[in-house]
Amino acid sequence: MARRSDHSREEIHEMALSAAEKIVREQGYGGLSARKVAGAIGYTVGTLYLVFDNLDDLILQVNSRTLDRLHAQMLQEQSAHAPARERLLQLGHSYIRFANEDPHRWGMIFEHRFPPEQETPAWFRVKVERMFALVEARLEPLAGEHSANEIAQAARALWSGVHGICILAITDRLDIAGVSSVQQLTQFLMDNFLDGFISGCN
Amino acid sequence: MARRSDHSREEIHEMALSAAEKIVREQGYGGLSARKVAGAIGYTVGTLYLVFDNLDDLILQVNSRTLDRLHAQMLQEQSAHAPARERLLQLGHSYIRFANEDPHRWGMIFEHRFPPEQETPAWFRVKVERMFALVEARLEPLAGEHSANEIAQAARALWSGVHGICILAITDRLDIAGVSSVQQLTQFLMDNFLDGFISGCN
DNA sequence: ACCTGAACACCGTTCAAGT
DNA sequence: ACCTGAACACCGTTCAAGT
Repeated sequence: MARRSDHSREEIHEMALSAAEKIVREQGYGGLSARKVAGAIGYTVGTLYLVFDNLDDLILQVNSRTLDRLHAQMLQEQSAHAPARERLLQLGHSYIRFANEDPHRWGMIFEHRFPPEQETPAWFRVKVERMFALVEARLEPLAGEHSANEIAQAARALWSGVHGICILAITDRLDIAGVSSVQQLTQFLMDNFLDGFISGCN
Repeated sequence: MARRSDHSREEIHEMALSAAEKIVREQGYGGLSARKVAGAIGYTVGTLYLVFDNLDDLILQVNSRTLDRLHAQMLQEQSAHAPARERLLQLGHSYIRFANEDPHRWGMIFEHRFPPEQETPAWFRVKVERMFALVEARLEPLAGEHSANEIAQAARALWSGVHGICILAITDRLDIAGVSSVQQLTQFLMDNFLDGFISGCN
């Protein structure tokens, strides 16, 4: 058998990514397999390897789209005329809401390990950087005398904190229940950190 | 074939856990398999299932031992007569050092997902709680007027932050290099958070 | 009683062979 | 040129059969 040409290469590519996203949403990272993706789009496993290098490549491209959606949502949910401090909090809340709406897809960004021989692709780093940049931009008007380097550090420290709360809550390692408690804890972290960072307490 | 009785059940149990720890240290969570563990201790796969419920059970027991070692190390590296704030920083540094010395074994604690039908075992929660308790104890003498509930929140927020930095650094998502930068970022987070939390800036 | 080895239902990846 | 299907080397888990 062979030669169907029902779909172009680009169509198969897109169908596979969508199917993979659905599987991850429903069954998590561990539930994803090349055979399942192929089955879901009505092709054989071999076909996937005409369109992707391998399963890692497919996962990377799913993660890329997830990072794009996350970034877009964080941007969109910013109320333009709110004070900088409130907008910073909104970023945290957006991040947590996103993670909570699709925990598996969000989680795969961080669960997936790049094969040790090859390092993290540059474009992937850029997409992560882009998120820190969002935080830095909101931090800047609040930072007073702090240097650009200190602002960059603050963005990384603060965002690692938000991420840490998020991942521990979602994997059920924190002893708190419900999304609102997570939002509350995030606000608590950000409030205290910002109080320390902004005013010259130190 | 069969009937060797070279080792008692307990010995096989211990040998399997040790072998698993070695495999995880060298090849990571993804490199662990029942067949590899069995091969490493000179038994067949089937034998493992006389001693463990399944691979999840084995992983859980490895993680349990890792949590014990982590807790012991954090306790041990506390200098008893240092001021509370310094001891709090030491906890963070211990945590990061531990993660950095054996990233795969530390990482498996958080990468492993419990099967969705059964919830997190109670004894596992206890071991995680125990770590937060360590942080709370150091936080208490610094907390002034804060309520016990606020101290508990602060411990969770702060430790999530340390954990977040740790996991992003180890999986190469932060754009910083080397352990000392990670320690520096942790100190930066803790300093600012504590300044905000302790003094009545807010 | 203790352990094996083969079986079952799954993997990722490759590639000769079909249309 | 496009896609298949079978193959290879792996999985976790079970269990009849051997000593």
